Amino acid sequence: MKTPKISEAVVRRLPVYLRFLNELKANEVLTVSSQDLGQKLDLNPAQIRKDLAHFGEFGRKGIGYDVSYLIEKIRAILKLDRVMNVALVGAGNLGRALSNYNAYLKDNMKIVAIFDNVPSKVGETVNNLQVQPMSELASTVKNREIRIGIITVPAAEAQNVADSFAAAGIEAILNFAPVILKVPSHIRIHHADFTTDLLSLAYYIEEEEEHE
Amino acid sequence: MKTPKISEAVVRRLPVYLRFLNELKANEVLTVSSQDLGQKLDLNPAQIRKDLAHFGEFGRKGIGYDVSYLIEKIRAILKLDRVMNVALVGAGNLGRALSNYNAYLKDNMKIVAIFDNVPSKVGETVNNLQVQPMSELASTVKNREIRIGIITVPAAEAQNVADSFAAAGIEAILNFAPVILKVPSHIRIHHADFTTDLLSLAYYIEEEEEHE
DNA sequence: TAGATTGTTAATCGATTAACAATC
DNA sequence: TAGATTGTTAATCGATTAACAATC
Repeated sequence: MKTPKISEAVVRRLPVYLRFLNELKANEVLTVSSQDLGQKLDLNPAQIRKDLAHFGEFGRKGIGYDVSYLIEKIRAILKLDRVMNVALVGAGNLGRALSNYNAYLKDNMKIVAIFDNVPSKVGETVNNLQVQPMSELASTVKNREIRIGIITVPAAEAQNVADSFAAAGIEAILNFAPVILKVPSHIRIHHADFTTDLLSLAYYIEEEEEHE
Repeated sequence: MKTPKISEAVVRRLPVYLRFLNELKANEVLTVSSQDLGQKLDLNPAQIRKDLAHFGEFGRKGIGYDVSYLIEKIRAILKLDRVMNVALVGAGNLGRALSNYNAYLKDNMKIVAIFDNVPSKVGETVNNLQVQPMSELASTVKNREIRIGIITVPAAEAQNVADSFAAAGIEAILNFAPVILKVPSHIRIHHADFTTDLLSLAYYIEEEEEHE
């Protein structure tokens, strides 16, 4: 309906705005300008105004943005104003780290099931959830109305998990395994690949002898 | 010397190429075309050729790229052909997950020290390393010639850690805490913020009633 | 009113893609 | 030679930034 065609870059900045706005609210700041936001987030103020203007007129000329109001708006845009159940596959270190991250809770993203196909891990308790075998994935996804899946298994198994998610009717996937996964085009997939971030970091380190 | 000015987007794709090339090599594939690469990695072949051409002529017309040769070249570009010591601060779940990730080892990125300022964690062993108190950061960074720092502490403490890294002479930082950190301009910082990825995911999920 | 700041249009900048001569 | 594929130039596309009228 009101989806003109928003670029991915814009959508990815919204959570960043949201996070900082929440911080402002916690500090009882009532109003914020694109200037302020830009300074704190290292972004151009015009860009911030433009990003927000894609979705409506949220600010007031001469004044700025009402913090609480803007939070509400961004949450609605990102569909964080409703509960969104999440399944996680891979109860290793990273999986545990994520499930303990209760930060999502206040944004209504909730990990409600954890799966692993390593027998020794099945039945273990992670963050109050019993690790389930992969054989229960499809039924659990359906019963618990899970719409988002997180993959934290080793690279070699990631495609299989993605396939299982797809078969179970998952609508969006966040993949932490260092592989590019193929999924049906109706499924949204984001690659959260920090090995890429880390490996690209060294490029920017100065040589001993050289100056750039 | 041979630094014309490469865009960040290009540098971030290099580790992706590298990873897949390593996979090809493991499967004893000798040669690969930009066509093949593009298909596997969901990228435009012209883009891949252009990315690589920034750094030299690595391919052969009519044939493609020699897998082993290209691996060597990319590793050299990313400075992964030498050992790069890494310090990690924050021995929580995520910190542990990262230090167990031995994937870096073959790329010569090595976590050689782990720090935390929570007393109960100091002295614990994580992946064969004893967790050290923050008070030892500066001296350890110097003695062990650590050049890269990873931050896996809660958001509220991340800026402090970044400041300590800066004071200790760290040259690049990978930050997992969900905050934008301010560091001196000579320090390279990457934000590996998966909460952003996760929160932006819901945006793309279809409404029940709507079609896009 | 004077100062501040939005929403938006226009200008700029940069990145991606297409196309093709060169050549293996 | 014919087919394949690079390296690179030119064309396109899209995103960022500047500028400013509108207005609180």
